[in-house]
Amino acid sequence: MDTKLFPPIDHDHSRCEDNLMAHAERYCEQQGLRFTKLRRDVLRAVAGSHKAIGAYQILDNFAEEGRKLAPISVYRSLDFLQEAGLIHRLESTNAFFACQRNFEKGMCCTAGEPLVFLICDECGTIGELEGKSVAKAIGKLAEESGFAAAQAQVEIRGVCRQCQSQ
Amino acid sequence: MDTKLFPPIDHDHSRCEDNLMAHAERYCEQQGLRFTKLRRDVLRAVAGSHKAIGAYQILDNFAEEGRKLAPISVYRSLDFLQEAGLIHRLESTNAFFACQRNFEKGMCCTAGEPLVFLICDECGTIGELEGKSVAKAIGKLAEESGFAAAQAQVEIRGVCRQCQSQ
DNA sequence: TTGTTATGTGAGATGTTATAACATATCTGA
DNA sequence: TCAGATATGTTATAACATCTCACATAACAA
Repeated sequence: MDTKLFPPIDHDHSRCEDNLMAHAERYCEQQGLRFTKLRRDVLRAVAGSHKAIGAYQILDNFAEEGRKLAPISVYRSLDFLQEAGLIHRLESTNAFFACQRNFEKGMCCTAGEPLVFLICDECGTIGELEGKSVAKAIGKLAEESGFAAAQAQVEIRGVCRQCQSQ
Repeated sequence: MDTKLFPPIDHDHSRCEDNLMAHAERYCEQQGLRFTKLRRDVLRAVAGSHKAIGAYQILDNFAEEGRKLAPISVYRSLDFLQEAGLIHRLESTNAFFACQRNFEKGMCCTAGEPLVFLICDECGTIGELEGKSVAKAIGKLAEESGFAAAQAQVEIRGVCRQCQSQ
């Protein structure tokens, strides 16, 4: 079992955040992407927890620090980060969370990899998995229907192990 | 291959619609659900095609007929219809489409059945399938992570057979 | 350096999707 | 026919997302 999938609630999250930011830094450098201050700050906001955060919540966070931004500014950065594979967007809640797999694997998960997101309805934490078996099943189903599948994002709601034992 | 999954573009859709409405009528009757005029009209709007339609598009349709409704009225009906299993909501586009499987099977697909939606990016048509194999793969993945999966809706984007051959 | 082009950001308005809160109407069954 | 439950109407607002236009900055070639 992957114990890193749902980190303990009381874990030292600053390390997650630092690792993630460092990875983003390296990755953008290496890919020739411009990791500007705004994008950095937006990523930091998203990476602030293992939960998903809404665009307007990010705006509010900035506003509390006295930084007034227009929604579009945040959205542009979110788009950039998503395209770079540094964050993901939950379609079921229109919210964003940081990809935790990148820096662990030293790569980026944009490359059409089938992803499965486990969303804990109790604590809000998002677990992220490669879903090869799921993708295979999806592929088979689509093929049987003559459907040319291009993309699928699987979002599973439920309760994580920790919340179950409470 | 299921040929009913993506009906020909030029099929006689009024029959689909009539069948679907008749089924809804029977089903609500049988379940003791109040199939009011508003709910009927909203369902008819949703059932008007095999594509997904937005709540505000439904509102606009009504407005064109001189019927001014508040958004909440439409949403309430949509909630009712969704709960009854007569329509589904696409999370990836926040739009609604009618369940075509109900009247064919003489039942209703609310009962926790894992569903897979195939969304054609060309023509917008939605195909709906039982996804037992997909659900199984998802279940296994979740179990391995100690995650108690409650619900998953799989939305697959791609191109349907007809649009491929054009 | 300067000019050119591409890219990023700021600001305001607007569009789109969804719900809250409360009042009124309608249905259902004792 | 009255009470309670359910459905609808009305108004306001929350939450999410994009458009447009202006300006700033980076990258790069002349």
